[in-house]
Amino acid sequence: MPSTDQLLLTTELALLGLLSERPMHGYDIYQQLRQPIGLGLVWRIKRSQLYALLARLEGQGYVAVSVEPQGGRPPRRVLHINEAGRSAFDAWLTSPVPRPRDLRLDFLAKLYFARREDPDVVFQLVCRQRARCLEWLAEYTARAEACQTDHPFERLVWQFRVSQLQADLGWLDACGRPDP
Amino acid sequence: MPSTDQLLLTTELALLGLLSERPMHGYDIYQQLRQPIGLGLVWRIKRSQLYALLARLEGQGYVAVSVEPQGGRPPRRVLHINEAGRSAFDAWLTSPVPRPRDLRLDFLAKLYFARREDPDVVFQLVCRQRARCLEWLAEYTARAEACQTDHPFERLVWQFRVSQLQADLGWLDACGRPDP
DNA sequence: GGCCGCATGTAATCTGTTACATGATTCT
DNA sequence: AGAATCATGTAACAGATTACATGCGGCC
Repeated sequence: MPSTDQLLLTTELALLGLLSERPMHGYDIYQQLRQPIGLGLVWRIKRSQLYALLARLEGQGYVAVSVEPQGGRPPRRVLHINEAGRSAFDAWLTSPVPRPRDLRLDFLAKLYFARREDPDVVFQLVCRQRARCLEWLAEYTARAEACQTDHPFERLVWQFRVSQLQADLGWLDACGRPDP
Repeated sequence: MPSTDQLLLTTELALLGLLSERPMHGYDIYQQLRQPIGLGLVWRIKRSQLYALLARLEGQGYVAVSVEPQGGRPPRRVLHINEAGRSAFDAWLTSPVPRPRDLRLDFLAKLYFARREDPDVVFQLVCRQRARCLEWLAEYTARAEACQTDHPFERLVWQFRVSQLQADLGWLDACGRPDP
């Protein structure tokens, strides 16, 4: 179990997601994320930060390590997700993102993993996120309308956020449908 | 003139924008940004960072300082924008943001200042940004279409970006029109 | 001989947040 | 009496980027 109650970052949870598919060592993960497909299309990470985050996950007890000597080069430190890691990841996976701005990275990352798991998981994730987006949309629409003509800039700002959310909602619908 | 050639951050340029309207001291700026209207609706900043950024602007020679003793409390350090500051701000103001993600903060900030200056400045800014968005849209649309049915996730990602840009473009059109 | 790939990291720096510090005045 | 406002900052920390460090093996 984790040695501290500190919250995990999205970046760390995404790493747990990769490790939940199969054990990997740091360079392995780096190689996978460097390609502009899959998760690497959404989320980039530098080598140095990657190793730092993996060390943290290890220190907080979300992953176990097995060392594979290589001969000549540094030994591979293969990371295996454990129970604590898997349950932290599961809780994160189907929870909607808390702010509209997080759709761009966090939600796309969740979607990536959800699609690897099960159509049901995708459905639940999209459903919940959709509901959240509708709440935001209602609030922002009200705020845009509340801006009389004497607050034109504020109105534009709220309209911007409204139109973003409308686009998000339309796209979420496409997400929920099975692949053509 | 600036003592170094270091680039200014958006945050610093926005501060220069506020100072281009009238000289202000730090706390004054803080009060203005705390309210959820105008620039404060788009961009928030903590007091400590505000003072740090202002010190940097001063150190790099974009603003001059006049001290107003207050009696009892610390003297007000009133900041006046100078030629270098004004020209840095002007260059920033009408240049489009370099990435779609920057529309949310940077572009809205530019729009705020452009509207205070002149309808012409707004027109130029919106025009240029629109052109840039159309370029992105073309590229992203091509990428979405290039994803065959064997890359469904990648396709969803590009479709997400496309729908965001379509929303941005629709909103930009509303921006360019004169206030009702 | 020189560069790329593998495999690990550390150190320095930058932007930004949180918390701390001071001290008079005004409001509740 | 205690809290909020005015007005300035410093110090510590967190997340991320950039640069540095090591060392073997294979390719051109």
